[in-house]
Amino acid sequence: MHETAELLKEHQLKATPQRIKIVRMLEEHGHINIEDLYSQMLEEFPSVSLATIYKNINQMIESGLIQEVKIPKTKSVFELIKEPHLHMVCDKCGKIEDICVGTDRVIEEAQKLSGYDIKESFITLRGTCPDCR
Amino acid sequence: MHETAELLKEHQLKATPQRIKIVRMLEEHGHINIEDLYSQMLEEFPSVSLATIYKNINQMIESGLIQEVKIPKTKSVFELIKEPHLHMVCDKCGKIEDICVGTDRVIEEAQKLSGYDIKESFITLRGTCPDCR
DNA sequence: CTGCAAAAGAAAATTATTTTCTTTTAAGCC
DNA sequence: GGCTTAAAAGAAAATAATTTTCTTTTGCAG
Repeated sequence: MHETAELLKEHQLKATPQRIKIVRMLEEHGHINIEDLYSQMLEEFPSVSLATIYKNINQMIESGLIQEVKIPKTKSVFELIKEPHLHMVCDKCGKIEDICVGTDRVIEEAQKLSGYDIKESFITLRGTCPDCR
Repeated sequence: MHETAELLKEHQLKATPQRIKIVRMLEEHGHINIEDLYSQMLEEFPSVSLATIYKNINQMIESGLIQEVKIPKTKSVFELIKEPHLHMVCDKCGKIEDICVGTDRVIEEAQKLSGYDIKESFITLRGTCPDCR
């Protein structure tokens, strides 16, 4: 039935209404920060606690369902984990977009130069989006 | 004389002993977080205030002398601004290294795909360094 | 339908960062 | 070199962000 509930259970998390709402918001917005998560949550669950948001976000991170995206000069946002991608941040409207572009070459090049065994990449590019130009 | 003092003055910042020490630490370590900055500062200036660290770091960021590097799953570090580069973070020892590798192609590719006018890039790669393998 | 481990909510505690206010000091000027 | 002053330092309080604790509620396995 509820596919969101299934997703939570696959990650060993009880499918509570609050958690389902969080996942739905992440699915809908792609990226969302704690503040927005909380204020949107309040609309549907007027007595939700901020501690619930934090606790759930942390559990979802631990379970590998979501990840935190730290953005220079701005608040962190959270997103469902999916295939590797990079983040475009618009310096005018603040919009964040995912771009699936081959980062393989940078990683390969960096691997060669540094001798590191690279496991994860976090790439954020800041600029002005087409709508704001 | 003091080249560090000159650097501060070029950025319209009074060359106080505390600021000189901060810049020296950044030059020496490359990357350093608030906590380490504070504890090392205490050795030389036993009565330094944490507020002084924060205020100076913020002023140095505003003046374009340094920048904050936000790292997934870890505390932010600060570094002197220099030519574009990427950050390698070792998941074993926590060491952070700069790599000057051509990120131009990712940026170009992303620019083409997204239509953004890209101004800055923040690239962090996580993996295991040669020493920890 | 029942029992219980886990989650929610409320409030307090902790940690991180900023602000305020008073004292001290770097640096331009004579 | 001493004087002036705007800016910085330091101390403490204030604010913001996040976590913890504790009690009540609830999802879900049996």
